[in-house]
Amino acid sequence: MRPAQEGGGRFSFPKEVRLRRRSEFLKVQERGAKLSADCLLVLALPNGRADALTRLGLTVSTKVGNAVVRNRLRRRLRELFRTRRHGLPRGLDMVIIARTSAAEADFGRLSRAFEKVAADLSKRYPSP
RNA sequence: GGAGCAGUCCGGGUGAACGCCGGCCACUGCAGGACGGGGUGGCGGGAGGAAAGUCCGGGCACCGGAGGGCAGGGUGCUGGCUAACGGCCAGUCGGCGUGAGCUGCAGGACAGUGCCACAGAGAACAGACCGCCCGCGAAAGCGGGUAAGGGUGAAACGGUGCGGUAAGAGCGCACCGCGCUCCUGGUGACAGGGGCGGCACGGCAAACCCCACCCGGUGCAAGAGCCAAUAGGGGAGCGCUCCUCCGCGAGGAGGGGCAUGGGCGGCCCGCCCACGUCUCCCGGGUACGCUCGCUGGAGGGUGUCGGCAACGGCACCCCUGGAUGAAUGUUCGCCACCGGGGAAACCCGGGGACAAGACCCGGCUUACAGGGCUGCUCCAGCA
Repeated sequence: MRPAQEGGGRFSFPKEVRLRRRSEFLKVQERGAKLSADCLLVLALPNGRADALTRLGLTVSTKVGNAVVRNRLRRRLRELFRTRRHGLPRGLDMVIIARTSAAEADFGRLSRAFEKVAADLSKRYPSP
């Protein structure tokens, strides 16, 4: 049995790269480094995992909009993470919190915000 | 053709690249009695008409278990449909519209209690302010009659007409209304007709209340399994009863005394358990874990039969969401479609309108860009 190629194919998005427990979210939110860009607020914390996977959690509260707006936002943010996760520092847990202004943002604006966060993260956690 | 009424349906399609969720099949190979878990590939699926609000009704699950009642809650014209409903269908009555049609918190006010402000002379076995008429008086005015007219009010003790009268008045008569009664039709709400009564019995029940019918509580974070018994440890259970009045009683009003306790929907009747029991919590004892519940169902379609219809019976066919920090997407094209410009070819812009399951159904209510179909009404025109 060969080991899973770390977290699936290059652009895949399997379950092991998502935060799925409340305790994981709380840990990042309490102790993580805080970065912001436009309508996004990002918290990041090295997770110390042996496989050095970088994982993602999303928080979009009801203040941002109704269920349709929130779903769309979550999917777009997840898509950005999916296509760019191999350019991010390794072994990080990150939680993206959407601000209210994210409701009106189109995909281009979200991309620019995400790129800025990715650049900041690379500076803060340079790859060895 | 114009204006309108009702019903019903849709609410994007398609291509490529990269992804997500669960299902089936094949190969591989971990483990190996089986179930099972991993990898690769293939096939075919993957939010709504309101999925929403969470306003009703059920299924299902647990709360120890039956009955009668009290309290509490709900519904409220009639008949039917349904698993059930506060829903639906068909009617009745009232209101609106020329009409197709629309609309209604539509039981009871001689069971009882209560309320009817302000204005007004007078407001519930009412009432004389102005006016009208008669009498007295020189006049001002005083006494009497009068509810037809004016004024107030949400409401003034029937309406119209004729007769009658000093002026008036159901005072008399006709019709209408109202009440009682009888007949006919209807399952019924009710309708039609005859007779009698001179008219008495104002409104509010979304005031208490009365009547009829219905209702236990909590919700899939229900609940079950992996997880199993026995013994032992610590903590908790908070009221009971008597007297007076109405009542079988619960209950309501007032007063007094004392500490067996608990369970059965809040209480009573009734029933049951018990001196170290009963129930619950903590804890030994690890879990916001995994599996099940979890999706084939009061399911959908077609035909046929019964029924005005809602709906029901029968036959055949179809079924491929089940997540859980929560899948059905992102990007780039093309086309429907919409707006603007143009004679046209075409060009520019938009192309998510409202809104996404969270145990599952039946309804109601609310939101909604744009569009299709069917039937009907009124008006105009042609023949």
